[in-house]
Amino acid sequence: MPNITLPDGSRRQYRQPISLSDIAADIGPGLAKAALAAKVDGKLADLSAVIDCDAKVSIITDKDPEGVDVIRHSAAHLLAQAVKELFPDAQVTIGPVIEDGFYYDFAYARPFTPEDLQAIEAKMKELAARDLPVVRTTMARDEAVAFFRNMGETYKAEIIQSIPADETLSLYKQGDFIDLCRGPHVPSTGKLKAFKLTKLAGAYWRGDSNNEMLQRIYGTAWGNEKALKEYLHRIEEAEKRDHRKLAKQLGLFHFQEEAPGMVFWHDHGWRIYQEVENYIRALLRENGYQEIRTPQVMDRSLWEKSGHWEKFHDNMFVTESEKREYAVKPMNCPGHIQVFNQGLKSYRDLPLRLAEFGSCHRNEQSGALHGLMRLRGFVQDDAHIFCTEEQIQAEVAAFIDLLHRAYADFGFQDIQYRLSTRPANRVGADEVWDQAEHALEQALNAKNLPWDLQPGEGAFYGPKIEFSLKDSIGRVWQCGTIQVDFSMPGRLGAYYIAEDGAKRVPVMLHRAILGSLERFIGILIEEHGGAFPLWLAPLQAVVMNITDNQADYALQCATNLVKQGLRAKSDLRNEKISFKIREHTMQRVPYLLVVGDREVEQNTVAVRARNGADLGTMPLQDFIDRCRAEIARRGKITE
RNA sequence: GCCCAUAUAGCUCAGUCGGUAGAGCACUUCCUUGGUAAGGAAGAGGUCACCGGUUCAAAUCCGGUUAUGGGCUCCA
Repeated sequence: MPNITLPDGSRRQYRQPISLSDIAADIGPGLAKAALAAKVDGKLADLSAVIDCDAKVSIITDKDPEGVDVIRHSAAHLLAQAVKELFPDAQVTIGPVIEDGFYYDFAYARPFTPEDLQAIEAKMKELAARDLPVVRTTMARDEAVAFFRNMGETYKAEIIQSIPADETLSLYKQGDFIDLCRGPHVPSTGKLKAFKLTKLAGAYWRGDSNNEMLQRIYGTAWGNEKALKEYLHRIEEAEKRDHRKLAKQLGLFHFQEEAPGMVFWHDHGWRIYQEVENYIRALLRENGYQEIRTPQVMDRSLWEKSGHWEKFHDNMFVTESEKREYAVKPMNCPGHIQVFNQGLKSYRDLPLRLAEFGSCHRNEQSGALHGLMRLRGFVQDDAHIFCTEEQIQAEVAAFIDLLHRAYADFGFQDIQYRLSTRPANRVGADEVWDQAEHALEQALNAKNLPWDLQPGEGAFYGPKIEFSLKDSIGRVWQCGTIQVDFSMPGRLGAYYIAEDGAKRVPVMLHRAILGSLERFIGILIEEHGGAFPLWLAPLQAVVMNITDNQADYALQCATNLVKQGLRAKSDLRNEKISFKIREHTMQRVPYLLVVGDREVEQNTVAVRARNGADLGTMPLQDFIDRCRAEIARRGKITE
């Protein structure tokens, strides 16, 4: 006699076991129609599930995030069903829900074409319109293995084989299509109303590059047509903020075939770069760092000692001269240890913080290159902190504070925190790893930060915290990092004299606030859509005359602005003022100063912001003061 | 590196069935001196990414290479 508690606290009693769909119908016909699945004591279940004991039940619709996920999961099944109908020889593998959508991986003799994609989507729509019931059944594991093997679904059989033998598996059937799945699913395909296949891609079977490549089809699905349209529009708008597109429009930098993965910075891009670099330089100087500079190319022996040669030499640019082999530095740590090793260090010198805007080159796989986000030549705002074990905690904490301050000044709020722990292929004893991982975990918890664990994703010499930001379409990129390293200082002969007179090996913390300056700037461009806050804007103000009469005055104003430290220029072209305003507005110049006869007479400028706001007429000096105050505020401009 | 797609004027893009290329913007010159998002006219501009093949003839068809885009793998 189940006693059901609903989310509003109300209770309903039933004389006999009852299905969740009947409970929904009992609450109301509208809910019954909208119901997709249900939550029973916090666990998701199909509507067909029967409740025979007391439980807390909430009916899930497309208004709930879980409901949309159920839709996406069922859409993945619908995709697989459509593919099997159109291409019976294709084999199904896995099809999970991802952010905003789903994908499904297939094995098939030939690649799917964009035309296939259209046909598959059309077939999905047809199957959805038929409103096929989605029916759950169960099977013992071995029975399921045989079942799928008989159908010729060898990949599915392999997946099931790796599930423990005593487990009972659930299968979902819609029409002739049947798939292994934990569920839950929508009760029938008619519930799937708003979906679209978005792209084709290759993906390795089980995520292993030694395996064959499968064909992945990505799609997006939503509760209703409106939500789908909004999503597609959002993506379209976000793509306009792509840093590669904006770089072309704003003349920031370019790439060319002769230097894949390396940047040709133009004047305006380089001004942003320098502003970012100088910001970090000042921040580090204020916080007890020494800035150094180490060689670009160093002997192979150093990279062998550090362990990089063995692990990464395929990805290093190597060169030979007079029978000696060198590597262009892929990172800065070995160089920094050489600086540490000069002169005898005392425990009194620790923590010693050595920073470098380190220009690194890594021969990344051609397919990994991605605008400014993944390059072969890039610069890290790198630093290594040599310290004692006792100092780790405080240094990590201070670093996180520093990073937060910097990210806030650049206008970032949404930071993702990850703790990456020991990988299979590593150096150093397990006790040392325990200690290092523990130190980082404690630092995150002490700051109350929400973090995800990434087991096995640490560097070969130590665990790390990663600080990641999202680009305009939601891809996550690692920017800042701090890594605890108990190994490399010893390998490269670093030591200090401890209080008791003994030689001891220091701990080394590898850390970067921005990560790669290029990547950070890429994200910065997308975050601001090219409309940089005043302190970062490559050109802060343009003075423009209305007619030739005011040319001298306009030029004078621009010269004055530059003299007082602003990035400004004049636009004296024989064009209408509306034309000049349009051009500089599209270039996202923060302030446009218009001067006509009136302004000349009053010795003022008419100020217009790039969002179109009229800020009035004022003496030039007032405008300069206003800019200085705004630059001092930094952060994100709200316009 | 792997799978798929793409590469035409400075930029954004057309180019049908194979017959040696076209628009808009930008650029140059001239006219216009106009008060807050495009004033007008004329002109110039391309070895159709690169290499090879098929063909009387290739931007177009085929093969290869390079780069770029979307994924996968990798990321010290």
